[in-house]
Amino acid sequence: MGIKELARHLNISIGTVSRALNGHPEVNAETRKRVLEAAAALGYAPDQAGRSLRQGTLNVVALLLSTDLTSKTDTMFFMELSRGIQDQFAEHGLDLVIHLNKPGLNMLDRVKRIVERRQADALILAETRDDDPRLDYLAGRGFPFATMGRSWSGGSHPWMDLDFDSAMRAAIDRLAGFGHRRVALVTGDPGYRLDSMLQDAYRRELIGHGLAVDEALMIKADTHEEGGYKAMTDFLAMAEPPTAVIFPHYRAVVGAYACLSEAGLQPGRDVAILSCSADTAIAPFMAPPLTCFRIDLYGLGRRLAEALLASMPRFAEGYGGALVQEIWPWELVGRDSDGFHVR
Amino acid sequence: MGIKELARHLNISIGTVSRALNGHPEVNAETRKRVLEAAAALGYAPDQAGRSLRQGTLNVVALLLSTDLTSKTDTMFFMELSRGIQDQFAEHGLDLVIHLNKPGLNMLDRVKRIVERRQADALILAETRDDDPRLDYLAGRGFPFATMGRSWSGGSHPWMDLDFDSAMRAAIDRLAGFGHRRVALVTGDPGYRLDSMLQDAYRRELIGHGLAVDEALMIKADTHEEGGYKAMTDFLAMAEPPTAVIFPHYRAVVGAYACLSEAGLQPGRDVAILSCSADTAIAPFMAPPLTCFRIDLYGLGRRLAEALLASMPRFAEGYGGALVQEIWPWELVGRDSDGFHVR
DNA sequence: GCTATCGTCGTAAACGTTTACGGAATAGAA
DNA sequence: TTCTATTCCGTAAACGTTTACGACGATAGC
Repeated sequence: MGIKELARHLNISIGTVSRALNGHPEVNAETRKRVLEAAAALGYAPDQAGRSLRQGTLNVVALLLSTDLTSKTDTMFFMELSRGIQDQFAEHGLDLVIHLNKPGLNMLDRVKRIVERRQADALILAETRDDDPRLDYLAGRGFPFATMGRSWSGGSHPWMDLDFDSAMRAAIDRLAGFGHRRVALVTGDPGYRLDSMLQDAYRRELIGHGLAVDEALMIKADTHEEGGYKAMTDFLAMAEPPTAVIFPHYRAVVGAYACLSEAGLQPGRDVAILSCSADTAIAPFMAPPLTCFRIDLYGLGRRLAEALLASMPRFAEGYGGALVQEIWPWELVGRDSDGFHVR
Repeated sequence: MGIKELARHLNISIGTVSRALNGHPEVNAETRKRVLEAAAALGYAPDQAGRSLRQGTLNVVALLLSTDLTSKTDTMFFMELSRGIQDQFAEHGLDLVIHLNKPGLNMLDRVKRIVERRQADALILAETRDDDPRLDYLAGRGFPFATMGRSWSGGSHPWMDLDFDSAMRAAIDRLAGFGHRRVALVTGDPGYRLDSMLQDAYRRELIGHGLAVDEALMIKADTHEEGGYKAMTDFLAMAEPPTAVIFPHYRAVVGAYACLSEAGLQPGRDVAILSCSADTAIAPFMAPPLTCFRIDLYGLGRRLAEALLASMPRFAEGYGGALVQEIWPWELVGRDSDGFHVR
């Protein structure tokens, strides 16, 4: 069932068959029809290995996720994102493959392996740290890649990011409007650009709204349920607890809700809870429904793929070839978890 | 940096270099050392395309997930599973790639494409329906594959599944012990083997415990939050609502909790809620904490990979070569969502 | 000293595809 | 008719790797 057999079956040379299948112009319309029909009838499809060996391309883009990420953050986020990415690539015959990286393994080694063994034509990284050596490595080798979330330097590679600045502004705007003056923030490891940006924006917006910045109200915690639970416990133990808490990572909110529930307190009545994370399927079903931010993750994924395509020589012309770096806005979805007035 | 360049750099033939790298015995120890050192120094890694073209193998196993699945069920489940699968395969130099299938596309076509283009050496399917043509296709072509969840016929391919029978027994045992006599069940589409099995086990166990089977208490719903919400709403509207509800799909529980909360009712006090799903990170943080079942998903993933490896000619000898089909037991994790006595 | 064996390595053929190149047939122009 | 341009197609090389085969020298057995 190789191209040779198909050619022999048609009494045509393999060169012509290949040209017919790949849509080259220098082939008779009648011949092309015959070839296509025979290929469909015999279930022929070109072998990936042979093709990629010849033309040095694999038609595969790899998405790197660490299991650390998937165990501590919202997996749905990446599923939706991946769906968008994949659909966009599919339009160009590219497949998306997801590599799950175990936490112990060096992420740089994994990237090196993919590049050196030519396991993918391009790469998408989902989390970048401030001192991430993978970016330098990839840029140095001229390997096409894009990232979800910008890195510290901004960099000269394509990326998509979310507008945490305006989200934080909207969040604090809203909370201040309700009369809150002690607004807390629970972030993850500020080694990640994301959490660092959040902290900066938080400080800036507090000041902008004439509120005091109390460093004790900024807690760093794990971004899952347990972390949120602990953070909330710490807040409640304070002499003067915050009246509102912002959780950028929604899974931490679940822990915070549990903590409050155990203390006989109710989110949205005793403490305002607001999440700067993507609106999840769970959010409207929490008790009370969680105020958070909405974003079109599927569309974001597609756009991220477009940005990467634009940086790949093969596809650049179809996409203008310019460097694409975009910051996507959020849409605040007000619900009941923070909808009350202080005093 | 191909093998040719590496060979030229060492003044050795490429044949010897290849043998040295692949651990063939007929190469001098000293030469092998030189080759390995040079390869590491020059950052050489064999090209995947060339290798797989020659030996007809890709060292890639594909896992097929539908986005339908990921949007309606627990994504964490598959992340954990995938992690185990990947780790097991990694020990043999195999990579796991995850294919996200859009709901519109025919899953069979996707499978055909992967097989015909030789995009993977083996396949793992995560959801099989009763009339699933993919199984016949793969079996007919002799393509190695395994499934998570058994299909109707059982089949002669390797699979892992969960012991829903014993889970249902434990669940109804527990609820009956608390005095419940009207126990409801909310499943997904019984076209899936899983949901069908659940319904069967449910009927059987009710009868086994001397409880009446009321078909009105068996509701089919979407397996996400919205579905659970609707199902619970229907129950509450009944003349004689159930005193306990079993939700095999945990995301539906979130919806049910919300429904109860809005009705001023509390799970674990007014209605017993029990989930036959895997224990999730959220479960202990719900209010009240959810009773469900625990399972070692990572280990299950590893074992599923082992089962597949055992069916692949290349690896069969290392795994005994026998057909592996296993049903894994659950461990009941009793929490507060159902911990009350009726009357 | 001749042959057989062994350890080591080089040579070259394959794997399935794409594509540069050239050739044959046809059509159009003179 | 002859020359040229065009259309279509066949031939063969190339991609990077693995491996069957043979060759070479050294060692051992006789």
